[in-house]
Amino acid sequence: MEENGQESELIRVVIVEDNQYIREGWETILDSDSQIVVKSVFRDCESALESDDIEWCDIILLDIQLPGIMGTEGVEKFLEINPSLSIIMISVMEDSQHIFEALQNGAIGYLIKKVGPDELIQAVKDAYEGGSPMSPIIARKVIASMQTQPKKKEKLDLTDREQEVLRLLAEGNSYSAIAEEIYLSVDGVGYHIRNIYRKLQVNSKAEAVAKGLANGLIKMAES
Amino acid sequence: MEENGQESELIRVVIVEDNQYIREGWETILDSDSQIVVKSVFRDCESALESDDIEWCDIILLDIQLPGIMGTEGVEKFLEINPSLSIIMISVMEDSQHIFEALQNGAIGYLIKKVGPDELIQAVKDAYEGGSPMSPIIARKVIASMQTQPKKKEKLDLTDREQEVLRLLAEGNSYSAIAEEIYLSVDGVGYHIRNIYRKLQVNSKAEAVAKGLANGLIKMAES
DNA sequence: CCAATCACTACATGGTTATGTAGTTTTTTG
DNA sequence: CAAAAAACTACATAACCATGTAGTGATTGG
Repeated sequence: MEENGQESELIRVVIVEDNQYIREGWETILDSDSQIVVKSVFRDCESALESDDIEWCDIILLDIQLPGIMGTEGVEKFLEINPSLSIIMISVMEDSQHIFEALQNGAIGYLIKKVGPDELIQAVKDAYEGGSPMSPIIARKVIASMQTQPKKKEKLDLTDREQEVLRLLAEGNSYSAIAEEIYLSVDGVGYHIRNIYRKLQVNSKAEAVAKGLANGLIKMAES
Repeated sequence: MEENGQESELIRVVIVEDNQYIREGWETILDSDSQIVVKSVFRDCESALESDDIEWCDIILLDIQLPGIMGTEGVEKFLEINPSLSIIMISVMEDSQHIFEALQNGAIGYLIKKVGPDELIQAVKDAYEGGSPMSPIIARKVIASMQTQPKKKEKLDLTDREQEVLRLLAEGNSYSAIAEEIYLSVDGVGYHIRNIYRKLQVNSKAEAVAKGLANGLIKMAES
C-alpha cells in the first residue's frame, strides 16, 4: 500500500454500534491512523442498510447486540448489498452460538469488545489484507469446534461382508438383488442381515441403514 | 499472573525447530521476557519426545518441516505424553492441508514463520491463557473452511408431515406403528410414504432413509 | 363458484421381510 | 489334529411392504 494519502487508497470503514461512546471512541481511534478513514457511523443495522456507504466501504465493524436486526443477521444483508465487504464482529458475546452464526453468515473476523486501540487498528489492516482478525479466545473456540468434528466411529464389529451388505441395503437392493450381487443365496444374505441387526441392535432395514450412516459404517455416494 | 518471578509461575516453553539460527533466535526472544522461560530446544521431534521436558512444559513451539517425524504428526505424540500441552505450530507452510492436519491433531495455534518478536511473545502468553494465537491469514483459512461446510440441503420439497414420517421410518417403525404415532390410518401412512418415495426417487424404506440422511432431511438422535 | 390440488381412506395383491429353527461346509483356534 | 466358531444353505410363515386403483373431504386459486 502506497503512502500517498489519496482517499482512494484509504481503508474505508463503517461502524455499526449502538453505544454512542464506544462508537465515537472507535471512530476517533481509527481516524487517527493515516491509512484508515471512517466513512460513517450507525447505531443499528437498519439505518446502515439504507446508507449508500455500504456499497463503497471496505470494512464494517459490527456489533451483535443491536436494536432491531441483530448483527449476526445483518452480516448476510450487508453482504447481499456488497459481497466484497469484510465484516468484523466486535462483541462482548463470547458464546459459541453467536460466534459461529456470525462466521457462518459471512463475517471474516470476530473480536472481543475490550480490544485495545492498537489491536483495533491492526485488525482493520489485517482484514483489509485478506486476513481474519480474531481474539485468541475466539480462535480457540473455532479451533475447538474443528477438533470436535465427529470422527468415524467404531465399526461396531461389522465384518467386511456385513458392511458390504449394509451398503447394498442402503442403495435400495432387495435380499435377492444383494444375493445376485455378492454370489450368495438369498438365505445367505439373510444370514448376514441377521448378524447386522444383532450387532446394531435394530430390527429393520431402515433402522440399520440409519444407524450405519450415523456411525460412519457406510457412506452415501455423492448425489 | 503474579510478578514474583518464581520459576513455578513462569511459562515453560519447548522449541522444536530444525534451523539453528531460528531456534536460537526464538530462544533469545522468549527468554528476554520475564514471564517466559525456554526449558529446552530441539531440532527434531524424536529427540524432543525422549526428553523429560515434554512432561513438564506448558507450551511447545513446533515447526512442521522437520527431519524424521513431521511436526503435524508430532502433535499427537506430544499430547500422548502430556495432554495439557498447548502446541503452537510455526511454519512457512500456509497450505490448508497442513493447517488442518495440525489443528485436527490437537495443535491450538498456528503462526506464520515471519512472526515478529512481540508477536511471538504475545502468542505464547495468549496460548498460556487459553487462547489460540493464529496469524490472520491462517485464521482466514480456518474460517473459510467453516463457511464452506455443507449446509443443510434443499428439503427436496418434502412436507413437514412427510419429513416426520421419514424420521419415524429411520427409527425403525413399521407403517402401523407410524399410523398410531401420528393418528392416521395405515393407508394414510402409505400415502405419505408414496409421496416420499416419489420425491426422493426411491423404492424402499432403506433407500429413502439413506437419502434422507444424506440430504439432511432428517437427523439421527445422538447415540 | 368451479376446477385443481392436497390429504386421507380404502381395497387388492404379489412380493418381500424378519425371525425361528436346523443342517452342512469352511475357517479359525488351542 | 480336534473343537469351536463362522459362513452359508434351507425350510417355514406371519407380518409387512410396495404399488395399482379409486373415492371423499378440505383447501386453494382463478
